Formats: sequence, structure tokens, C-alpha cells
Amino acid sequence: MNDLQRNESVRRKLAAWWDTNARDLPWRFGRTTPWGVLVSEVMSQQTQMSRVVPYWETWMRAWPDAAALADATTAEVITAWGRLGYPRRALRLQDCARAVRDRYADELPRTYDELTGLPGIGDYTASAVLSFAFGERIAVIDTNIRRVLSRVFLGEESLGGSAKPAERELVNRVLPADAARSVTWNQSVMELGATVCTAKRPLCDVCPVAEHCAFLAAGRPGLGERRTRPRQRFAGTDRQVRGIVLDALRGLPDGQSVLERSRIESLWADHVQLDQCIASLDEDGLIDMLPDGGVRLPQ
DNA sequence: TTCCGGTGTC
DNA sequence: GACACCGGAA
Repeated sequence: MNDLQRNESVRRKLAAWWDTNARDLPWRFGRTTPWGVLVSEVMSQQTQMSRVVPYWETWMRAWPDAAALADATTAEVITAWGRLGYPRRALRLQDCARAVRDRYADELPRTYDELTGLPGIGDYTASAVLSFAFGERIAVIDTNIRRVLSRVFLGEESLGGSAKPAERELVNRVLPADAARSVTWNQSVMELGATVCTAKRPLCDVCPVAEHCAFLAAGRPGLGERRTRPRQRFAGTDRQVRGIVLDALRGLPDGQSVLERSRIESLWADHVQLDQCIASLDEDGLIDMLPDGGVRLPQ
């Protein structure tokens, strides 16, 4: 079997697998707008999809389109973002909504350059929106797709930081020529990476393309090898302190918006670090500092 | 305790 | 191209 036949065989197997195994997420199967797809992609960047679902449902009910989100208060946006993580992304998503409303009359643009020109939208999200929302033929490159394609076609783990040129060439080379098939390809490869071809413990027993997988044939060399990524500590870092402050603000009772200085000081013993974090949250636009030392979510 | 990730920034 | 950013799963 030559490369082309193998590629086509993998495609057919994955498409059949997708038909019966795709998770029934509310932004799939044409049930939402391109904007809804974009929101789901931004939320899914840092959080597993199953945990995103309830946030996405609430968010889209409150702000069904870009114009609606553009008009929300920052406090509302940060509160609705909840514990999704990376709260600055919630602000960027609102910036993005304002740009879509102002530059594109509330209609998401359909070109890569216009999409990546929006706040918070990089290569991955632009490609994902073009493929999943607009049905365009474009290679989507995220870590799941890199891991799956590298294993199946190269027989090796995808290691290291950003995608290298050779990796991008592979992803483009195996992308089906037909647009509709390319969309299913992107979705099914990504889904396989999320649910079967996982990083540490791939479920090769139930994998629909096991018979074509170069990685499995090679005896899964280097399975679960550490990706070279600088690891980030957590305990005691600014990251933890910032989260504690925002969480306290989100948890204020209805009708109360200001966190008093004395309450702030009870959140963290090291007041030097605490004040640094308050200042950085203020710089990020995530909180407002009041003259009396209190803070609140921006109105 | 360790590990995970897309974007923006420097 | 290194690093910060978050919270939760493993």
C-alpha cells in the first residue's frame, strides 16, 4: 500500500469513527453561529470541552452575538467566565466582539488574515473557525492533531514547543483535497487525539486506525516522553494570588461590588506580593483600584 | 505534586 | 523563541 492509499484509508476509517463517536457538543453539527463556534474555541483552549459546555451555554444565552457581548460590562464578563482560567482571555474575547461589531458589522469575517487580526485570535483559532464554522479547506494545527498525525504517519512522538516547518508540511500534505472531507478530517483527528490517542495512555485497543499506525507498528517508541516545556509552578505564585483576588470579587454578594482593603489583606499574608498582584490585575484591566484601597470589578 | 495548552509580549 | 497566564485532571 502506498502513502496515498494509506492516507485515504485512514481518512475513511476516521470519518466512519466520527459518525458514531463524535461527542454531542452544543456548538457542533451546525447548531450555532460562526460566533458561537469562535466562543467555543476560545473557551476550549485552556479547558477540557466537557467542562466548557455549561459555561458556553450560559454565555451564549446572555450574549448570543458579538454585538451583545460588546455591550456587556467588564464585571459581567469576568463573572460569567467563572473558573475557566486565564481571565484576561475573557477581556480579549470582549475586545474581539467589539472589533467584530465595529469593523465587520457584527458579522465574523471569513479570511485568515482578517480573523487573526482580531484580538485574542491566533493561528489555531482562525483556522478552526474557517474549518468548523465556514467549511473552508484549511489545516488546523493544535497539539492533538500534531500528536495524532505524527504518530500515525511518522511513527514518532511530536515533541518540543511550536510546530516546526516539517510538521506543518505533514499536516497540509495529508489534509483531504475536498473541502467537506477536510472539515471532517480536522474534527475527527482532533477528537481522536482528545479521546483515544491521548498523550500518556493512548487506547490503541479501540483505535480505528491502529492497523495503519506507524507509531504502534514501531512499538510506540518514547510513549509519554515529556514534552520540553518549561514547567510552571503554582503554589505561592502571583498566579495563585491573582486567582484568589478575582475569586473573592466574583463571590461578593449581590448588590455589593467593592472588596474592602481589610478583606483584601485577609486573603494573603504577604502584603507586598498581594499589592503587586493587585497592581498587575489593575494593569490588565481585570480590576479597578479605588482611592480608599478597595478594589472592584470594572463596571 | 506534576502536567496540560493558544495567544500575546518581550 | 522563552515565558506568563489559570484551574483542574491525573
